Amino acid sequence: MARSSKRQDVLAGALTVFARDGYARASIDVIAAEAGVSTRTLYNHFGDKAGLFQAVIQESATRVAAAQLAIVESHLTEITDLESDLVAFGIAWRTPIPDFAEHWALVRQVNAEAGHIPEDAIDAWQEAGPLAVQRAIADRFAAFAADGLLRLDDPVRAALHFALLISGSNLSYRGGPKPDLADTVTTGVHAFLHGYAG
Amino acid sequence: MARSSKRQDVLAGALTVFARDGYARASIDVIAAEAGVSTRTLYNHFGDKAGLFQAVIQESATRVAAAQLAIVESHLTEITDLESDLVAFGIAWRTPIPDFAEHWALVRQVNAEAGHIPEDAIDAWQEAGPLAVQRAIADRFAAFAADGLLRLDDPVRAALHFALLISGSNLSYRGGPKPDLADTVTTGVHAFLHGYAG
DNA sequence: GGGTTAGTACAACGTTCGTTGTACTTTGAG
DNA sequence: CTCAAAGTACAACGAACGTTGTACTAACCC
Repeated sequence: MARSSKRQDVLAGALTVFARDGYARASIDVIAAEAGVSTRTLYNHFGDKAGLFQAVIQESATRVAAAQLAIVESHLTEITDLESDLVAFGIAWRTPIPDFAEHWALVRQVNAEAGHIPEDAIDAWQEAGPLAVQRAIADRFAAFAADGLLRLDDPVRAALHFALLISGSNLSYRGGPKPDLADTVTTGVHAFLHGYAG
Repeated sequence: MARSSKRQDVLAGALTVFARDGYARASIDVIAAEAGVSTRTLYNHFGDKAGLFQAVIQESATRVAAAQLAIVESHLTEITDLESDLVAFGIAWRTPIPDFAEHWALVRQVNAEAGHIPEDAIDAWQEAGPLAVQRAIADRFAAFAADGLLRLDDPVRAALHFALLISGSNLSYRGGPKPDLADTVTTGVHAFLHGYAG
């Protein structure tokens, strides 16, 4: 087994366990077992549980952000019909890459645990993840506005509104029948472009 | 000290501690101290930690939902100018009633912990809280649509979109400089009504 | 091939926590 | 006032957990 891969193994196992159980519930022994690693190497790499957690959220955020930036790049550069292109973008955006499900569960853990995470770590995490993606979308929207495709004052806020509208949000991470993705995105994009005024 | 108030004391203390620390971190002894109650009476009332948690989220959800339903009632019945009335509603909606800050922190805990809470409890919580409020807003929106004030196919989805747009959402529960509430609501309502199409 | 480096297995520690039992005290209704 | 119901103080338990030290083994570089 290659030595340098152990670190990645630990990060992957810790992501799984932290995302599922949260910081407090997650036990070092379970993480080590999930990663196929002894607890001692885990401590040798990351110092303690808090250090491991911060490394995990940072790594997961940058990895997912990179994937999302690629989707922005590939879907929001050449525009033929804005509405259908936004729908295609939204669907690509929200299509659940299976490995990323754990990331979103981890995001919920971070949201809940924010008061127990050092501020530096939260800031770095936001910068590497959500804020970077939000800025990328905002840049594209600003370009669309310059071309007269959109009418907006604050591109960052517009990007936030777009992300919210296609998120569908509520409690869908529970089992149950998941709402139709295409429906959620199509109606979200429609609301984003045209609003509900009568 | 009135006997029947002990139960409410426990619920209030448990809300504070669960909201701040999360289920796993929260300890029974700390909750009992916060409530000014012995651990034994806590167990006598709620059985065990899980039972207490479910009672707390249910009570908090119904209490906040009642307050929100009152705001819907008082702001969305008589409409003079839809946009300004929606702004006023959004501001009243989002104005942080101080006691309710703990509730929203608890919501984040529930979102993170959903996999470790029995499905019945989650369902009951959703029904007593978010879904009831969402339906109330949807009913008002449907009435507005009947009057030609709004143009929509699915009132429930429109209510969700409205709630998302005025939520401002991102990580504002952290300290730092909180974004201007009036700004967030005004722009959110504008996007909700008119969209961003150029 | 030898030696440094990284990884493992394992025991041990101190602490924290949920939970229960028990004997005692307070409270409130009749 | 009386007495049953509710609350308290306190000790005790078993289990789980984070963390460290240590002696041993496997992997890699020259």
